[in-house]
Amino acid sequence: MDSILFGKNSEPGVIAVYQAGESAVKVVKRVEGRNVTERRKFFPFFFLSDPLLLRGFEKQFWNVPLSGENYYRHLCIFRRWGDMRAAMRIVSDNLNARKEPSEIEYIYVKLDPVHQFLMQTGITLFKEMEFKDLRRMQLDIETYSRSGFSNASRPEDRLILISLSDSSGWEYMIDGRRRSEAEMILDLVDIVRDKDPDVIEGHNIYNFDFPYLMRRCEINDVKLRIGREMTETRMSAPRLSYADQDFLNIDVPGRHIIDTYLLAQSYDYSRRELESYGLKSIAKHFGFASADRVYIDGSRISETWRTNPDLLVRYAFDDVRETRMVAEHLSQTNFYLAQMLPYNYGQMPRGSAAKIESLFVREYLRKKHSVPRPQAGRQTSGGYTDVFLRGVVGPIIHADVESLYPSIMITYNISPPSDSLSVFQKTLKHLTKLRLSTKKQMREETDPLRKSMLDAMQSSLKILINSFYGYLGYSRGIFNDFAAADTVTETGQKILRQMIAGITETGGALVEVDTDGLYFVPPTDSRGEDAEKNFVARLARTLPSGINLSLDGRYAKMLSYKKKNYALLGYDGRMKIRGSALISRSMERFAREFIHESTALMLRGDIEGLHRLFTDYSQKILDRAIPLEKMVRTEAVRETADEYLTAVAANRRNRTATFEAAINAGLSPRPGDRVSYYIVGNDPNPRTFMNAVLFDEREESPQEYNAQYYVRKLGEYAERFSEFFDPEDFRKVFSSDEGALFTTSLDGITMKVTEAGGSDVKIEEDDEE
DNA sequence: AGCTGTGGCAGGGAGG
DNA sequence: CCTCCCTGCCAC
Repeated sequence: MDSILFGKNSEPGVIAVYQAGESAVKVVKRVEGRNVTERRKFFPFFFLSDPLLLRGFEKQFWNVPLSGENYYRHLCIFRRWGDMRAAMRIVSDNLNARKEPSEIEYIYVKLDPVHQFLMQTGITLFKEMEFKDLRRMQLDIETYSRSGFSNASRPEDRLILISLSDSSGWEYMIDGRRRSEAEMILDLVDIVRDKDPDVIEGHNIYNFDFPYLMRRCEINDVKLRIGREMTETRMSAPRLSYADQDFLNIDVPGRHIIDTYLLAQSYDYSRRELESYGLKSIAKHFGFASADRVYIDGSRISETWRTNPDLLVRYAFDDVRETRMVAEHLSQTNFYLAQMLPYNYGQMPRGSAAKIESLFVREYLRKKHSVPRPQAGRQTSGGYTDVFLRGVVGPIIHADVESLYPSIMITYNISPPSDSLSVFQKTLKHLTKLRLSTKKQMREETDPLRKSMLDAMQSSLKILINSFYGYLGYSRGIFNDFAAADTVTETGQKILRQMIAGITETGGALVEVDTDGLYFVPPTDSRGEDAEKNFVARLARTLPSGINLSLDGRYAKMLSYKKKNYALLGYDGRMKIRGSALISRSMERFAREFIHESTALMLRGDIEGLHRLFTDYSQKILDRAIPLEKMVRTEAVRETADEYLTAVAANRRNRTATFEAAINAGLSPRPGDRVSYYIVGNDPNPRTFMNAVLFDEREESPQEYNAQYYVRKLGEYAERFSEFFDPEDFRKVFSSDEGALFTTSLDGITMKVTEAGGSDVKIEEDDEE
């Protein structure tokens, strides 16, 4: 089984071909910024599993005479794994059918082999290498502009600093005070060639640094030859789409480009703990920002360059240092994935289905077995979610099943029937075993460097293991199986219901359940840490073997609002808030803070405080005492402005405040862009799309926000809590004292707990801990 | 060009 | 008012 992960035949994305007759192939080339299609002679193929056999031939791949030795040696490297898969299917179908070479189809090659070979070489080098031995270089550019933000196409908006550092601690600044722009770029080329890094890291390097550099190269008529073997950097029009955003595809042959911005996004995808994906914010979050770090607002870079260039130099050094630390922290997982999977390290942040499918296909390739086609259809079931109690309750136990779906697939032997080599189950079991042993090793390891390596490896494996279920329901997966996906979720539902029954029977009170975990109030005779552990252990024993229930957390109080929306108060006084209705990045900051603070007060039963808080916020909004940036709503758009306008014109879509605010301000947002706007005027119920103004922190004298509208919004946010009180009590708590002669009396007001059905209930509580 | 899944909440516009 | 539908964000 090891061969599936680390075997000799695991070289990535490469099929070397034996030529077998002549055919023509379309080659798409980029000429003067446009795609030009050419026809070239090419050859149908068989495969050869080891690309190293082709070393030394790379310069001969093209225009090889069809004679002698070379007749059989041609390399066909695929730009996308999808092409490899298509090739693989054709090859194996033809092998099985014993077709004659002349009948075999051909596929397209999009890049020249030398370039691609260098791209691939890096992977080979990384085999059995440790992260700490990589030569990593960090790059960051600063640019000058007379007006606000710079534009790479304007000749006067030039490069002023290129800061560089590498993993050995070396740092260097190419300073635009002494060099022309062309000289700066040539310096950069020299340094990169001299340092010869395996990896180039930067923050937002795909969308900013590289496109900018490339444009300046064009303007100055120099080449960015920073690839190995003096090759040029390429920026191709086809975009790599990731996390709802489009990216230019940038190739530096022989080196890998790592963008810490993308790493941060994929890190945060499941965790949701980063405030923003800006380098400074991420560095602070991980504790990488040094005490004397220089901060300069993006809009003041040019000004600082004029008035205090040395400060900007310090700032630029700080940027590369932080990039280095962030990359080191977030990139190791991908590095070790690159050793297990047939993907290039630099392009590892991609979908997880593609990752495991590559394992399956590689094994089929190795066994020379043909691969199936995807099944058409849809998965029909998912996880079971329910709320039993609403309000503030406690104490709370959170029990959950460890890796529910992978456990179900292993325990009940669920796999797609189309997988005739049983690779699905074998790989899943193997990875699970490997992860457990890696975790064990990690726990026993004392050397911090090795420990962090083992941690990165086990989290790489976790990513793969968790993808197996999703893959079954993936419409484009070649081994997909919707019935199997349904079996997994339905079995999960059954297990969850079984646990619910177990808890109810023993006198516990369920609050909320979701897919693989339960929040409940333990019975009165099972309170306190040990008793609660025992309670969960007893419950766990009622489950099928292979399904492991564990105590995930204990909490003093829980505020249960709706499905997937709740807050927890730990015994250490820390609070966790979950759910889009209570915490969401699009929500105005004032609203997030209001909900956060009022949730804390409700968890502690502080009714007076709740009333003061509401009164305070109402007054501050009316007085415009809350800064404008806290009234701003921020949403990411998923289409371009043109697509939006077309859809609106065709009545396929309604107008939205987000797009209107951006378009009115002269912007044309692209997918993934976050747009911040606020509402103006004095109508408490305005048509938002007609009253939204783009928020720009650089604006000198922005319009005032619509206080009436935001007071109404405050009321709507408070309304979420109305079910936690009797109606008249709710009105007293969430009313402003303004204009009243006396402060409202809140004596005797308590919060109530309701059953999901509607009736009030009383939970027995105690004051342990 | 490449893309793992379902379930759930809220806000807002359109149209009855 | 209400319902329908779409979008965006989130839990698991």
